[in-house]
Amino acid sequence: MKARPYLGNIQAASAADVARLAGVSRSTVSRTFTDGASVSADAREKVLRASEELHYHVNFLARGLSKQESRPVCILVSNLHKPYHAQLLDHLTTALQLAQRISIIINVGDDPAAASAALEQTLNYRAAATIVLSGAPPALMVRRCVELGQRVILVNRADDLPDVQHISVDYETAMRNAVQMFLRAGCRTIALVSRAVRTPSLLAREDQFTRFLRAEGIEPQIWRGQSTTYQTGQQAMRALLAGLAPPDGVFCINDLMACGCIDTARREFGLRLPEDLCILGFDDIAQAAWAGYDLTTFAQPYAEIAQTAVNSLTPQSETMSARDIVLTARPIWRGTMRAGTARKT
Amino acid sequence: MKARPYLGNIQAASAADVARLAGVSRSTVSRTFTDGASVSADAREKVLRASEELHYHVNFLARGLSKQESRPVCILVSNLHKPYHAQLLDHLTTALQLAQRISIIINVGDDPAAASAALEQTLNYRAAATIVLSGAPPALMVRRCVELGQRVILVNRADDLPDVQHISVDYETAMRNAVQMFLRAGCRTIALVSRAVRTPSLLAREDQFTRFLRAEGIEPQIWRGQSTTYQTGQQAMRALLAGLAPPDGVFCINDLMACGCIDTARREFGLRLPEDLCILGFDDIAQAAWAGYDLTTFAQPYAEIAQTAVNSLTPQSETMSARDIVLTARPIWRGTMRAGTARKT
DNA sequence: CTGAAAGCGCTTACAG
DNA sequence: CTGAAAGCGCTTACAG
Repeated sequence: MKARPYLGNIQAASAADVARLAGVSRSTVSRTFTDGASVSADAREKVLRASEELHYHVNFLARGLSKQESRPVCILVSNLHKPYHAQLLDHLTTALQLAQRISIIINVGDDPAAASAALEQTLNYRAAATIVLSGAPPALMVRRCVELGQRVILVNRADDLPDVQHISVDYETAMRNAVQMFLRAGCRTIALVSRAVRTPSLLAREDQFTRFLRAEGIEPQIWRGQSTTYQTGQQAMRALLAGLAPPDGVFCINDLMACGCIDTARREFGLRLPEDLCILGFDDIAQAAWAGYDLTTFAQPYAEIAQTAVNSLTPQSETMSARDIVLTARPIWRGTMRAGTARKT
Repeated sequence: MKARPYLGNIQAASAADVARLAGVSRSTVSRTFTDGASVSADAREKVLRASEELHYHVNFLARGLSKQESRPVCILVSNLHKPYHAQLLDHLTTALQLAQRISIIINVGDDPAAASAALEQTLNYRAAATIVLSGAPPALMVRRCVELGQRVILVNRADDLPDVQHISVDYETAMRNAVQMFLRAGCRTIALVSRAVRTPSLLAREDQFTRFLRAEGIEPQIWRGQSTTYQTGQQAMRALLAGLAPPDGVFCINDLMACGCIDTARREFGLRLPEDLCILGFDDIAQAAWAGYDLTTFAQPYAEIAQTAVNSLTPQSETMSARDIVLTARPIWRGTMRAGTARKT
């Protein structure tokens, strides 16, 4: 290993360099690295040898430009530090990786304006598709991108846009199920913990849940916070438990808030779960399985979402009009919900 | 909003299209979108108008090719679902975003071979730099990339490679501090919970901790698991607490394991924290602040790491030889450690 | 200030 | 199977 005199001054070898050294044309070099090649074994051998020597790496940017086909996929994400988002992105990037796709990730935060700008930026990269995991980019901006020819895949956003692939979860079935779980557990005073600013998917959960609950003659107490964090969950529980009608069942719109609810119910109010209070979450983040929470919840189909997104990138699905995919969120029974009489799987 | 007849068939407008419509040369179009332009107000106006009409977006791939300068930054990450990694990536991508950089993220998992392949792939994108957040890519592979002219920034990896920018944490000071915390708390039987496969940064924490502890005449009990997960933390606590010399102080190499330790110590062994047992973690993940854990730990300087990484991307720092940056991890006092007599901040 | 021309690194019909 | 040539979309000296 000899020391290098300069740092970063090395010019990467180009196909032309390789051609020169191998004594062939640049076309032949290019063919050697193209899958459906037609190169003689001899030529290929020479090219490979020269490439090795020069450490040649095909410049994918140039290839993309020339092939008029772009490989990268843009992913718009926000709140990456939160378990649900991180987990989803983890699945998605590994699936993309397996499919030989590169992921350009754009962290848009919660601000709609910034998110719009980021979405627009996407166009500059001529990505194969833009996958939107965040609720932040406004529907109008998404529509604009689509109109400009950008392929868009929306994950867990209930807005219904034309020419967009929607991957979402069947909240109706899940919420019908959720209501039954509370009823079988014997809960009669039920609260819903949600957020004031409602993204489409939160909205869907909330609406479906209250709808099914009302159908059973129960009016839920609805508490809405500023965010969907652990701390907000704690606030919710304090308000609810100190209120006029302390609930015996609480549905949290996401697991993160449910964790806050659990800790507060136990530690600040001395409640036993599920004896005194049943709590149900949504997402099945890693923490839900921790012994300190053992939260009964619904599992986001993380792997299927990722797989579906990757599948809809293939050329064949390009021709058929975007078909919406609805995945199901399965209940995960753990310790914060009394099983009741006729538990349904 | 008129409906579009086709999906995805739209050809994005090129500078040539804009030039045609605006009645100027492609050079002028290009200049209009270049920062140090020299275009007449009149020409610029025409170009802008035409661009608007055609929804022109500069093709950054082509620009990069032409400018011989690449904007994207590659980030090699693994275990994205774990809080530490997610949090770091969150900070990094937002900082990059602010600096007008695009992040190509490659999720490499734990397999060194796959990680090597991914690192090599990086070269195909002629990225401005590759930021390695994962312990997976072997040092040799990193060195190879550097030798091929790729700029590499290593985060929290203690291996010392030439011509590489290292951003790391001062584990020595932190661990000296950690040992003092245990001593002041009155702990005398101290265990260290770590992992069998040791990445450089874990190794550094482990070595420094045991070194300082031995200097105080205490030999730590070392327990090593297969991973650094919550579940492994649980295993550790079971083994340690059921062992011959149950510790009264446990240092966990990361917070995730510490959370598992806490739940098991409390729920399975009925221990009170910090009265019966002191637990110290490292990373300061979000969960450490949750009421159910309230874990005393050391905070990774997430924001500083991100900022430093972004700063070292600027052209001026390109000329000076890579200078290693060492950041400090501050102790975060919470409830799992007895404060003792002379608490030191 | 502006346009014609060459070049960035690659791919792909088109002839041979 | 192979090479010369044109083209992908952009930038940037070079003349004017």
